[in-house]
This record gives sequence, C-alpha cells and structure tokens, in this order.
Amino acid sequence: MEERQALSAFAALSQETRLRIVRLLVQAGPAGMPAGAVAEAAGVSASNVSFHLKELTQAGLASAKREARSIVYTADYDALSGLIQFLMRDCCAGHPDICMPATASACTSDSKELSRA
Amino acid sequence: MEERQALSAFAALSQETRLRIVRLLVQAGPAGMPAGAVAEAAGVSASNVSFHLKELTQAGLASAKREARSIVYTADYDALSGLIQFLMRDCCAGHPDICMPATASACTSDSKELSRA
DNA sequence: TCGATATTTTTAGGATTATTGAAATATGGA
DNA sequence: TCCATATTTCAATAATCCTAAAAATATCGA
Repeated sequence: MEERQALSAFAALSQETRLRIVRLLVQAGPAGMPAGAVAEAAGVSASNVSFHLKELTQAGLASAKREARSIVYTADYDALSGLIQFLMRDCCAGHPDICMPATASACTSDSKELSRA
Repeated sequence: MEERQALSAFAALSQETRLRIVRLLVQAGPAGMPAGAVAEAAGVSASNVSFHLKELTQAGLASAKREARSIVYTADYDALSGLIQFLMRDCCAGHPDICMPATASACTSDSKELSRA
C-alpha cells in the first residue's frame, strides 16, 4: 500500500460513523450488506450512510455491487490488510520490536482475542 | 486501545506531515528527536512542526520531555502497537483471515520487508 | 540579570467535512 | 407502462481542521 492510499484510509477511519460502518461490513463478511441495512444498523439517515459509504469506497476500503433493488457494500479485505502492513512496515521501520506485541498476539492461535465485540 | 483513542490516532495519521513526523520519531528510537530537528528533517516551519507535534501528542502517538533547551519528542510505541492491534481485533473481528496476509509477512523473520524507506 | 535561542501559544483566515431534508434516479414487479 | 422501493444527488448550514504569522514563554550562557 502506498502512502497516498494509507493517508486516505486513515482519514476514512477517523470518523466515528465510518469506523462503525467498516466494522459492520467486515462482520457481514464477503456477502456484504445493502446500504439500507447499514444505515439501520449504524443508526444514521439513508443519505448520511450514502455519503459515508461513498467516502469509504473512494478510500478503497469498501466496494459496491448492485443486487436486485439493493446496492450491496463489501469491505475490502486487501485494503484493510494492506493498511495493517503499512503501519508495520513504514511506521515501525527499523524498530520491529514496536510491532512485536501486536504480531505476537495476532500470531498466536488464541482466536478469543479476535472475537471481541 | 479504545475506539476514542483509535479515532484520534487515525485522524492524526491522516495528515502527510504528521505521518512523516511519526516515521522520523520511530526511526529516531527511544532517544527521540528535538522539535527543531524534526522540523528540519520534515521540511516544515518551526511553528508548523510544533502544531503537528502537539496533535500527535494529544492523540497519544508521541510524548514530549524537556532536555536542556530542546523539547525532545518520542514516538509512543505502545500506542502504535495498540493501533495495529485495534485494527486486527475490532476491524477484523470474526474474520481473522483478513489479517492473515499482514500477520503472515510480519511474523516471518524476513526483516528486509521492514527496512523499506 | 540580560540577551540569545528554542519552542509554544495565540490568532485569524480559508478550506474541508458532516449533517439533514428534499428532489432525483434506478430497479423490479403488477 | 406504472407504481413502490432503495439509494443517490443536491443544496445549505454548522462544525471542524489546517496553516502561517506574530506574540509569548522558557532555558541557558555570558
């Protein structure tokens, strides 16, 4: 992931509603969620969720596909994964020990940590 | 790391100069860097670097300590590590496969990846 | 203490961003 | 085709953020 993309991704994730939406989309999995369902789950208006979904899409963190009447949004796993790698690579450059606590817990097979709501 | 902190951290990292400063501080290691040196290395004015260092400090990503005439800034390793964990835990919740590519490369001992400028 | 240096705070502006409701668009079924 | 549904676009306002310049503050050496 390039710096430009990372900057966009960070900006996208720095907004409460968008962060919530990303979580919802990730939890929805590859099947994704229609915009209306996202709006309801996030507790915001339809036009507002549309605005934030567009922002997430432009930042490369989500993608849209039409399915019948609904437009279904999906989290871009590669982008999220790439952002994590960016943090590890570019920000911890020369000091891998910074990332060790994170990778250590992630690399263990203790998946309880991952299921925290 | 709580959501509030993560939102602040994302906002702090979504600005080009601040992202550059974080890189500089990380590379500087535990010894840190005085504000003036950061300004010079980042190629920005003293007042501008002061502003951004304050933002980073308030976001918990850096800390300041006075050393003689200079105020030396240090990257907060725990915060960076915590942010990576936050992404893995809260954003990849229920879908650890998202993080796998990231953790896989991070967990290998191939440190060439980490030294990219 | 005084002056020089380093850093911070303040201030003000201009530029983005968030939010809402109304209007417009696109889809599928009767 | 026409209607109902789902979503987006538009317009306006409020809020927030970024930046640069000037003023204020803190430290050290003479």
